Amino acid sequence: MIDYPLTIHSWPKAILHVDADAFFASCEQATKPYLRGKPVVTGKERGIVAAASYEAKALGVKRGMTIAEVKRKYPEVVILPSDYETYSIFSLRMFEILRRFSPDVEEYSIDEAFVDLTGLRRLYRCSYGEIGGRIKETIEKELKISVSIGISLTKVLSKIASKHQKPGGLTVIPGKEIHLYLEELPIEKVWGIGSNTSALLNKIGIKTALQFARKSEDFLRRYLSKPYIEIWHELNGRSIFPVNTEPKTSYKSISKAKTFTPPTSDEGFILSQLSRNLENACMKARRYSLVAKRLIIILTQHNFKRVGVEIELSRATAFPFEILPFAKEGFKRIYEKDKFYRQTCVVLSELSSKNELQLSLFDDTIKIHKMNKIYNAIDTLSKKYGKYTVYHGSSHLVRIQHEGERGDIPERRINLLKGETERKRIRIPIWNIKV
DNA sequence: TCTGGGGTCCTAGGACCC
DNA sequence: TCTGGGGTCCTAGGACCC
Repeated sequence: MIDYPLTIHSWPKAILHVDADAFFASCEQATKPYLRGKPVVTGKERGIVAAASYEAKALGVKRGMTIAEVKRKYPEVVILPSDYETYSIFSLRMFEILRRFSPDVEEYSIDEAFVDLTGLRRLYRCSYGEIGGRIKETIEKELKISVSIGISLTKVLSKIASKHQKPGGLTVIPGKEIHLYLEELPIEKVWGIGSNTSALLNKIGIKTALQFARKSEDFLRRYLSKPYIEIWHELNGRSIFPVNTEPKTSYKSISKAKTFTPPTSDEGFILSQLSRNLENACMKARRYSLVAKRLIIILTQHNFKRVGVEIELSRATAFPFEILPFAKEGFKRIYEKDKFYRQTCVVLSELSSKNELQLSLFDDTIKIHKMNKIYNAIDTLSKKYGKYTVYHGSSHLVRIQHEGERGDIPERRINLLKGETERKRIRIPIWNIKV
């Protein structure tokens, strides 16, 4: 049997999880008071509901529903485009409030955070639950959004606690009561256990989180790998996952994808979409002072079959100008004329910090310095005047098409493609182009 | 829930070396 | 030439998250 090394924190911890309720919609209601109490939905720009306020949920609106359907069934719903800039500000302010209570805050996602409260009872002269209550009040008062809070011994348990009552809940799960919360909880609701693992566990008779937690470690190791053993410990109140305080400063990979409807076979258009993805990915890389040594291009066909190509770049870079020839070469290898495509995706990987970048003897240093200057200027202009003030000629078709688009897709075209759609998942063949 | 966009971690198996 | 043991690195694929 394999022995996985695990770090179990020896003292009992108090971990708090905050989860903002219907975050995007709540931010809209907070900034636009006339929307309070009304059904609100965001995601207009994509045509799919990204977030629905509780008033909208009460009507029957669900995440992922098409905007057209919402309009038809619930004409009273207010539909807004997602405004990530504003949501990010709310997010930062929420994290700032949390840091007033504890220095150990993990910014888990735009609307979620973990806070390590261990040891703070003495400082605040109250229970962990009461600290949670104060945090909740502060956020709701200052930001005018509601949050749900869970507190327990581990991250996995605190997630279960915050989900237990939504919206506006505050749930504390002490060690002695863990079983009460796991008893009725389907195993697939546990953080880190997805549909595949749930299906496997169901086959061996494990349906609830409690059944899982009560199994012996040896038994579980016969079926599952390390991450699940860690979850098992966490469900039993033994903290394995630390609250990670480090702010996100770097990436392992950066990807940009774009889906277009209806699918098209227009080579020029697809290539310019790709070019735009590349520009966006590079812009993000430059923002983090990163350079990529590897480029992956993936095209998704109308039937969701994906075809990809992986390319080693001759030099680590974040300049589209340098990468574009490789991208075009890769594209040529995977693009088939008679096929329809619905998405292009660009991934930059093997990222390293630009500052550590060594120029090789053969690199044209003057040219590189020039490019540096040009892209610095582009980044400045984008910041000042908007994202696509300056862009590569190769992305130009996107712009034209974009302006030509007027929302509705011709119905005939959709029907034409519907019949051909198959839901098979196919492996992505990857070839290497070594340069 | 039928597929939007952006990430991370883990594992098995092959290649290669001593 | 075959066989054995052990280590490291890399890659593709799987699974999961918001």
